[in-house]
Amino acid sequence: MSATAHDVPVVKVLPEPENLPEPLPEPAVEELRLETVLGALSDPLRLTIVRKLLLESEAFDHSCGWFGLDRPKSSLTHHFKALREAGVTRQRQYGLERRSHVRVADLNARFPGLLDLVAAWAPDKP
Amino acid sequence: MSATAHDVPVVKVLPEPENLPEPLPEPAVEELRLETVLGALSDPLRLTIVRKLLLESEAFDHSCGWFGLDRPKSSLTHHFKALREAGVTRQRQYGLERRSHVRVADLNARFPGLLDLVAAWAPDKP
DNA sequence: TCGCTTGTACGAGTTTCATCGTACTGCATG
DNA sequence: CATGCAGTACGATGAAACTCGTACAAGCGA
Repeated sequence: MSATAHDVPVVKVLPEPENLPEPLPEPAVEELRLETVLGALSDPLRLTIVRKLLLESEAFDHSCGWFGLDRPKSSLTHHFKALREAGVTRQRQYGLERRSHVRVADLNARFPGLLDLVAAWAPDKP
Repeated sequence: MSATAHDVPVVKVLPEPENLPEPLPEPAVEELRLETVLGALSDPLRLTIVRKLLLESEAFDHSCGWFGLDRPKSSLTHHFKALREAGVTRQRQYGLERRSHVRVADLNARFPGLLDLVAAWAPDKP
Protein backbone atom coordinates (compact mmCIF):
# COMPACT_ATOMS: atom_id res chain seq x y z
CA MET A 1 0.00 0.00 0.00
CA SER A 2 1.06 3.54 -0.58
CA ALA A 3 2.69 5.61 2.13
CA THR A 4 0.38 8.55 1.54
CA ALA A 5 -2.68 9.36 3.62
CA HIS A 6 -4.29 5.93 3.69
CA ASP A 7 -6.95 6.54 6.35
CA VAL A 8 -8.00 10.00 5.38
CA PRO A 9 -11.78 10.08 4.90
CA VAL A 10 -12.33 9.51 1.26
CA VAL A 11 -14.53 12.04 -0.49
CA LYS A 12 -16.17 10.49 -3.46
CA VAL A 13 -15.06 12.29 -6.54
CA LEU A 14 -17.90 13.33 -8.77
CA PRO A 15 -17.25 13.22 -12.47
CA GLU A 16 -15.92 16.44 -13.91
CA PRO A 17 -18.53 18.67 -15.50
CA GLU A 18 -17.03 17.66 -18.80
CA ASN A 19 -17.39 14.00 -18.03
CA LEU A 20 -20.94 13.53 -16.76
CA PRO A 21 -22.82 10.34 -17.42
CA GLU A 22 -25.41 10.70 -20.14
CA PRO A 23 -28.84 11.71 -18.91
CA LEU A 24 -31.53 9.06 -19.10
CA PRO A 25 -34.10 9.52 -21.87
CA GLU A 26 -36.06 12.73 -21.44
CA PRO A 27 -38.07 15.18 -23.52
CA ALA A 28 -36.18 18.08 -25.09
CA VAL A 29 -36.96 21.60 -23.99
CA GLU A 30 -39.10 22.26 -27.03
CA GLU A 31 -41.05 19.11 -26.35
CA LEU A 32 -42.12 20.10 -22.86
CA ARG A 33 -45.91 20.25 -22.63
CA LEU A 34 -47.62 22.30 -19.99
CA GLU A 35 -50.43 19.81 -19.44
CA THR A 36 -47.92 16.98 -18.97
CA VAL A 37 -45.78 18.92 -16.54
CA LEU A 38 -48.81 19.99 -14.55
CA GLY A 39 -49.97 16.39 -14.46
CA ALA A 40 -46.61 15.29 -13.11
CA LEU A 41 -46.81 17.96 -10.43
CA SER A 42 -50.38 17.19 -9.43
CA ASP A 43 -49.25 14.45 -7.07
CA PRO A 44 -48.32 15.31 -3.46
CA LEU A 45 -45.40 12.90 -3.30
CA ARG A 46 -43.92 14.24 -6.50
CA LEU A 47 -44.44 17.80 -5.35
CA THR A 48 -42.55 16.86 -2.21
CA ILE A 49 -39.68 15.50 -4.24
CA VAL A 50 -39.40 18.48 -6.54
CA ARG A 51 -39.76 20.97 -3.73
CA LYS A 52 -37.09 19.28 -1.66
CA LEU A 53 -34.75 19.31 -4.63
CA LEU A 54 -35.41 22.97 -5.21
CA LEU A 55 -34.93 24.01 -1.61
CA GLU A 56 -32.15 21.74 -0.43
CA SER A 57 -30.19 20.41 -3.32
CA GLU A 58 -27.59 23.16 -3.64
CA ALA A 59 -25.12 22.11 -6.29
CA PHE A 60 -25.48 18.35 -6.35
CA ASP A 61 -27.82 15.80 -7.75
CA HIS A 62 -29.43 13.46 -5.29
CA SER A 63 -30.14 9.78 -5.27
CA CYS A 64 -33.50 8.29 -4.59
CA GLY A 65 -32.61 7.38 -1.03
CA TRP A 66 -31.55 10.90 -0.03
CA PHE A 67 -35.17 11.99 0.16
CA GLY A 68 -36.00 9.72 3.05
CA LEU A 69 -39.37 8.81 1.59
CA ASP A 70 -41.13 6.02 3.39
CA ARG A 71 -42.34 4.09 0.38
CA PRO A 72 -41.31 0.86 -1.27
CA LYS A 73 -38.53 1.17 -3.80
CA SER A 74 -40.73 0.25 -6.71
CA SER A 75 -43.10 3.08 -5.87
CA LEU A 76 -40.26 5.55 -5.85
CA THR A 77 -39.01 4.31 -9.19
CA HIS A 78 -42.47 4.94 -10.56
CA HIS A 79 -42.62 8.53 -9.39
CA PHE A 80 -39.07 9.47 -10.34
CA LYS A 81 -39.70 8.07 -13.77
CA ALA A 82 -42.92 10.06 -14.07
CA LEU A 83 -41.07 13.25 -13.22
CA ARG A 84 -38.28 12.55 -15.66
CA GLU A 85 -40.58 11.57 -18.52
CA ALA A 86 -42.62 14.72 -18.02
CA GLY A 87 -39.40 16.73 -18.25
CA VAL A 88 -39.40 18.01 -14.69
CA THR A 89 -36.23 16.28 -13.57
CA ARG A 90 -33.08 14.97 -15.20
CA GLN A 91 -31.55 11.69 -14.06
CA ARG A 92 -28.01 10.47 -14.45
CA GLN A 93 -26.48 7.18 -13.49
CA TYR A 94 -23.53 7.51 -11.08
CA GLY A 95 -22.31 4.02 -10.57
CA LEU A 96 -24.88 2.40 -8.37
CA GLU A 97 -27.02 5.43 -7.87
CA ARG A 98 -29.37 7.23 -10.16
CA ARG A 99 -29.35 10.87 -9.20
CA SER A 100 -31.92 13.50 -9.99
CA HIS A 101 -32.06 17.22 -10.26
CA VAL A 102 -34.74 19.63 -11.40
CA ARG A 103 -34.36 21.03 -14.91
CA VAL A 104 -34.55 24.54 -13.55
CA ALA A 105 -33.28 26.39 -16.59
CA ASP A 106 -35.48 24.49 -19.02
CA LEU A 107 -38.60 24.87 -16.91
CA ASN A 108 -38.00 28.54 -16.24
CA ALA A 109 -37.51 29.10 -19.94
CA ARG A 110 -40.72 27.38 -20.93
CA PHE A 111 -42.94 27.95 -17.89
CA PRO A 112 -41.61 30.94 -15.97
CA GLY A 113 -42.87 31.10 -12.42
CA LEU A 114 -43.97 27.50 -12.21
CA LEU A 115 -41.09 26.36 -10.04
CA ASP A 116 -41.66 29.25 -7.66
CA LEU A 117 -45.10 27.86 -6.99
CA VAL A 118 -43.65 24.46 -6.25
CA ALA A 119 -41.03 25.91 -3.94
CA ALA A 120 -43.71 27.83 -2.07
CA TRP A 121 -45.98 24.81 -1.77
CA ALA A 122 -46.84 23.55 1.69
CA PRO A 123 -47.96 19.96 2.16
CA ASP A 124 -51.16 19.12 4.02
CA LYS A 125 -50.99 20.47 7.53
CA PRO A 126 -53.36 18.47 9.71
CA MET B 1 -96.12 44.85 -31.17
CA SER B 2 -94.50 47.95 -29.83
CA ALA B 3 -93.59 50.80 -32.10
CA THR B 4 -90.09 50.96 -30.79
CA ALA B 5 -87.16 49.10 -32.33
CA HIS B 6 -88.73 45.66 -32.43
CA ASP B 7 -86.08 43.87 -34.46
CA VAL B 8 -83.05 45.32 -32.83
CA PRO B 9 -80.82 42.51 -31.55
CA VAL B 10 -81.69 42.06 -27.94
CA VAL B 11 -78.84 42.18 -25.49
CA LYS B 12 -79.63 40.07 -22.49
CA VAL B 13 -79.44 42.10 -19.36
CA LEU B 14 -77.15 40.65 -16.76
CA PRO B 15 -78.12 40.98 -13.10
CA GLU B 16 -76.71 44.00 -11.37
CA PRO B 17 -73.42 43.42 -9.57
CA GLU B 18 -75.36 43.73 -6.33
CA ASN B 19 -77.84 41.09 -7.36
CA LEU B 20 -75.79 38.19 -8.65
CA PRO B 21 -77.01 34.62 -8.24
CA GLU B 22 -75.15 32.69 -5.56
CA PRO B 23 -72.10 30.86 -6.83
CA LEU B 24 -72.35 27.09 -6.93
CA PRO B 25 -70.42 25.22 -4.22
CA GLU B 26 -66.69 25.86 -4.46
CA PRO B 27 -63.61 25.77 -2.25
CA ALA B 28 -62.73 28.95 -0.38
CA VAL B 29 -59.50 30.75 -1.20
CA GLU B 30 -57.74 29.30 1.83
CA GLU B 31 -58.80 25.83 0.79
CA LEU B 32 -57.21 25.97 -2.65
CA ARG B 33 -54.61 23.24 -3.00
CA LEU B 34 -51.82 23.50 -5.52
CA GLU B 35 -51.86 19.81 -6.38
CA THR B 36 -55.61 19.90 -6.99
CA VAL B 37 -55.45 22.99 -9.17
CA LEU B 38 -52.59 21.56 -11.18
CA GLY B 39 -54.52 18.34 -11.60
CA ALA B 40 -57.51 20.26 -12.91
CA LEU B 41 -55.27 22.08 -15.37
CA SER B 42 -53.47 18.97 -16.56
CA ASP B 43 -56.17 18.23 -19.10
CA PRO B 44 -55.99 19.78 -22.58
CA LEU B 45 -59.71 20.43 -22.85
CA ARG B 46 -59.80 22.17 -19.48
CA LEU B 47 -56.73 24.19 -20.36
CA THR B 48 -58.56 25.25 -23.50
CA ILE B 49 -61.56 26.35 -21.48
CA VAL B 50 -59.57 28.33 -18.93
CA ARG B 51 -57.34 29.91 -21.52
CA LYS B 52 -60.29 30.98 -23.64
CA LEU B 53 -61.92 32.51 -20.59
CA LEU B 54 -58.75 34.36 -19.73
CA LEU B 55 -58.14 35.70 -23.21
CA GLU B 56 -61.63 36.41 -24.48
CA SER B 57 -64.03 36.76 -21.64
CA GLU B 58 -63.65 40.48 -21.01
CA ALA B 59 -66.17 41.46 -18.36
CA PHE B 60 -68.77 38.72 -18.66
CA ASP B 61 -69.24 35.20 -17.55
CA HIS B 62 -69.83 32.66 -20.24
CA SER B 63 -72.14 29.74 -20.61
CA CYS B 64 -71.04 26.30 -21.53
CA GLY B 65 -72.17 26.66 -25.12
CA TRP B 66 -70.16 29.82 -25.77
CA PHE B 67 -66.95 27.83 -25.99
CA GLY B 68 -68.00 25.95 -29.09
CA LEU B 69 -66.55 22.71 -27.85
CA ASP B 70 -67.39 19.69 -29.92
CA ARG B 71 -68.21 17.28 -27.13
CA PRO B 72 -71.40 15.84 -25.71
CA LYS B 73 -73.10 17.91 -23.07
CA SER B 74 -72.47 15.41 -20.32
CA SER B 75 -68.74 15.54 -20.99
CA LEU B 76 -68.75 19.30 -20.72
CA THR B 77 -70.65 19.15 -17.46
CA HIS B 78 -67.94 16.85 -16.16
CA HIS B 79 -65.09 19.20 -17.04
CA PHE B 80 -66.75 22.39 -15.89
CA LYS B 81 -67.52 20.73 -12.60
CA ALA B 82 -63.93 19.56 -12.25
CA LEU B 83 -62.69 23.12 -12.78
CA ARG B 84 -65.14 24.55 -10.30
CA GLU B 85 -64.49 21.95 -7.62
CA ALA B 86 -60.75 22.50 -7.93
CA GLY B 87 -61.36 26.22 -7.42
CA VAL B 88 -60.25 27.34 -10.85
CA THR B 89 -63.59 28.70 -12.00
CA ARG B 90 -66.72 30.08 -10.38
CA GLN B 91 -70.13 29.18 -11.73
CA ARG B 92 -73.39 31.02 -11.35
CA GLN B 93 -76.84 30.11 -12.52
CA TYR B 94 -78.42 32.74 -14.79
CA GLY B 95 -81.85 31.42 -15.52
CA LEU B 96 -81.27 28.61 -17.96
CA GLU B 97 -77.56 29.03 -18.27
CA ARG B 98 -74.76 28.25 -15.91
CA ARG B 99 -72.00 30.72 -16.59
CA SER B 100 -68.36 30.44 -15.65
CA HIS B 101 -65.47 32.73 -15.07
CA VAL B 102 -61.95 32.18 -13.82
CA ARG B 103 -61.28 33.10 -10.19
CA VAL B 104 -58.46 35.35 -11.27
CA ALA B 105 -58.01 37.26 -8.03
CA ASP B 106 -58.10 34.15 -5.85
CA LEU B 107 -55.68 32.23 -8.03
CA ASN B 108 -53.29 35.13 -8.37
CA ALA B 109 -53.31 35.55 -4.63
CA ARG B 110 -52.56 31.93 -3.90
CA PHE B 111 -50.55 30.88 -6.95
CA PRO B 112 -49.10 33.98 -8.58
CA GLY B 113 -48.02 33.44 -12.14
CA LEU B 114 -49.99 30.28 -12.69
CA LEU B 115 -52.67 31.89 -14.84
CA ASP B 116 -50.02 33.55 -16.99
CA LEU B 117 -48.78 30.09 -17.90
CA VAL B 118 -52.28 29.03 -18.87
CA ALA B 119 -52.81 32.16 -20.93
CA ALA B 120 -49.53 31.52 -22.75
CA TRP B 121 -50.29 27.87 -23.37
CA ALA B 122 -50.55 26.70 -26.97
CA PRO B 123 -52.49 23.54 -27.77
CA ASP B 124 -50.95 20.76 -29.81
CA LYS B 125 -49.94 22.06 -33.20
CA PRO B 126 -49.85 19.18 -35.69
C1' DT C 1 -99.58 25.10 -21.01
C1' DC C 2 -96.54 23.12 -24.44
C1' DG C 3 -92.57 22.92 -26.20
C1' DC C 4 -87.51 24.34 -26.71
C1' DT C 5 -83.28 25.11 -24.59
C1' DT C 6 -79.55 24.52 -21.13
C1' DG C 7 -77.60 21.72 -18.33
C1' DT C 8 -77.63 17.80 -14.64
C1' DA C 9 -77.78 12.90 -12.88
C1' DC C 10 -76.78 8.44 -13.42
C1' DG C 11 -74.68 4.60 -15.14
C1' DA C 12 -71.52 1.79 -18.18
C1' DG C 13 -67.33 1.02 -20.62
C1' DT C 14 -62.65 2.01 -20.98
C1' DT C 15 -58.34 3.84 -19.64
C1' DT C 16 -55.10 5.56 -16.81
C1' DC C 17 -52.70 5.77 -12.65
C1' DA C 18 -51.04 4.87 -7.81
C1' DT C 19 -49.38 1.25 -4.98
C1' DC C 20 -46.62 -2.41 -3.99
C1' DG C 21 -44.61 -7.43 -3.91
C1' DT C 22 -41.35 -10.14 -6.14
C1' DA C 23 -37.70 -11.14 -9.03
C1' DC C 24 -33.98 -9.36 -11.41
C1' DT C 25 -29.75 -6.40 -13.14
C1' DG C 26 -25.55 -4.10 -12.54
C1' DC C 27 -21.97 -2.22 -10.08
C1' DA C 28 -18.76 -1.64 -6.27
C1' DT C 29 -16.10 -3.39 -2.66
C1' DG C 30 -13.73 -6.53 -0.16
C1' DC D 1 -15.40 -13.81 -7.33
C1' DA D 2 -18.83 -13.41 -3.94
C1' DT D 3 -21.65 -10.48 -1.34
C1' DG D 4 -24.51 -6.57 -0.86
C1' DC D 5 -26.83 -2.62 -2.31
C1' DA D 6 -29.39 0.85 -5.50
C1' DG D 7 -32.60 0.69 -8.37
C1' DT D 8 -35.42 -1.47 -12.38
C1' DA D 9 -38.91 -4.51 -14.60
C1' DC D 10 -42.96 -6.81 -14.45
C1' DG D 11 -47.35 -7.85 -13.00
C1' DA D 12 -51.56 -7.63 -10.09
C1' DT D 13 -54.84 -4.92 -7.77
C1' DG D 14 -57.81 -1.23 -6.80
C1' DA D 15 -59.18 3.41 -7.32
C1' DA D 16 -59.92 7.44 -10.17
C1' DA D 17 -61.16 9.76 -14.12
C1' DC D 18 -62.40 10.52 -19.07
C1' DT D 19 -66.11 9.69 -22.40
C1' DC D 20 -70.53 9.39 -23.49
C1' DG D 21 -75.62 7.83 -24.03
C1' DT D 22 -79.87 8.29 -22.08
C1' DA D 23 -83.16 10.11 -19.18
C1' DC D 24 -84.58 13.88 -16.44
C1' DA D 25 -85.18 18.85 -14.27
C1' DA D 26 -85.94 23.62 -14.72
C1' DG D 27 -86.57 28.11 -16.91
C1' DC D 28 -88.38 30.89 -20.70
C1' DG D 29 -91.12 32.09 -24.59
C1' DA D 30 -95.02 31.71 -27.59
